[in-house]
Amino acid sequence: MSNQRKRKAKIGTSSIESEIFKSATSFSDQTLAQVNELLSIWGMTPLQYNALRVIYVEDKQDTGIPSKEIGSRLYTRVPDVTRLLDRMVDKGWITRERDKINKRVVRSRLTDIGMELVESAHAPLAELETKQLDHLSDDEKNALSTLLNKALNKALD
Amino acid sequence: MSNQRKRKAKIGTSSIESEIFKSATSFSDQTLAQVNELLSIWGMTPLQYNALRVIYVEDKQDTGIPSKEIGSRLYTRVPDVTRLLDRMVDKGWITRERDKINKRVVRSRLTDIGMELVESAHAPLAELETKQLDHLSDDEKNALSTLLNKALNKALD
DNA sequence: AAACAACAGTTGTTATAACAAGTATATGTC
DNA sequence: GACATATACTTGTTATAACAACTGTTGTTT
Repeated sequence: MSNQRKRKAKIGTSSIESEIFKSATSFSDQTLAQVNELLSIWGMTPLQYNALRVIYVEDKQDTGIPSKEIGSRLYTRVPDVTRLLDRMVDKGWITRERDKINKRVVRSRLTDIGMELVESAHAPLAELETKQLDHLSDDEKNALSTLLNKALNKALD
Repeated sequence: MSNQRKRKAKIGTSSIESEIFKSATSFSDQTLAQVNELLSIWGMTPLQYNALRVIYVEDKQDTGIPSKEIGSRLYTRVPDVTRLLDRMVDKGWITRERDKINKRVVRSRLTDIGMELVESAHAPLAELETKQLDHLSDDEKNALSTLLNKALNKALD
């Protein structure tokens, strides 16, 4: 008489693996929301900040960093680095130039503004991250870091 | 003589907290990519699957689940549940109806197709998750789950 | 050195996420 | 019982993510 289909029994009790994914995702999502809010002070998104930071850290010789390397060092997949960098050029944070030797490559460098942005945001971000985890002991943080890295290495196989 | 600004020394060495965020984000991003690939077989996105699963699990009485509750049970922030559900109505996976008593509330229920989708995808997803972590011992998985939850609770304060 | 494959970026398109403002209903207060 | 406030959802708009096809350059093979 009812049009209600019977739901299978097994769905609903979630495995330890599911719990781990759910927690890791929630954790990174919640933290990202706070990082996003903080970075909005400077008009940056987390992705833009990360790209700036990659260039800042890697481009010691001020020769510029290829788009592909920037993409590979961001810790989420980014299918469209070109337009991510386009917007950062428009904002005056980076400059781009074709590599003279390998003309396929485009190298990005920070402008003074871009450099200042990375330096301004760094300490507040570090503080936010520390605060987020200040209820964990050093042992717990080390254990968590180790376990996440172990989990991650398989994910990247 | 060079127009190169001096980069501050401190940036580049990352704290244990940064490492944790980076690993957690990479881990969930990589896993999500695989989940996305798997779910694309049925034409679902991870977010859509999660919404379907929420309704499947919560709507025991087939009275429908309010949009707000669906949103709150998804483990990422979703600012636009209405249109997420719109698309699922269009695809024939759910139906929506205004609550008779509280007319502000809209309740979503699974169609037979929606129910079949959840049931079809569940086992392959569980298998994927298990495989992703099969190089961790039970103790490690339990420890990871516990630590992530502890980290998460602060993030949600 | 011509042909083919690989590589690094670019561009076009569509769908979705994010943010903000708006609408209808319900609840609380005086 | 009018009025302010809160709630649940909707709608409008803009920016970005995702996917695929394409261009120009370099490397490899014969």
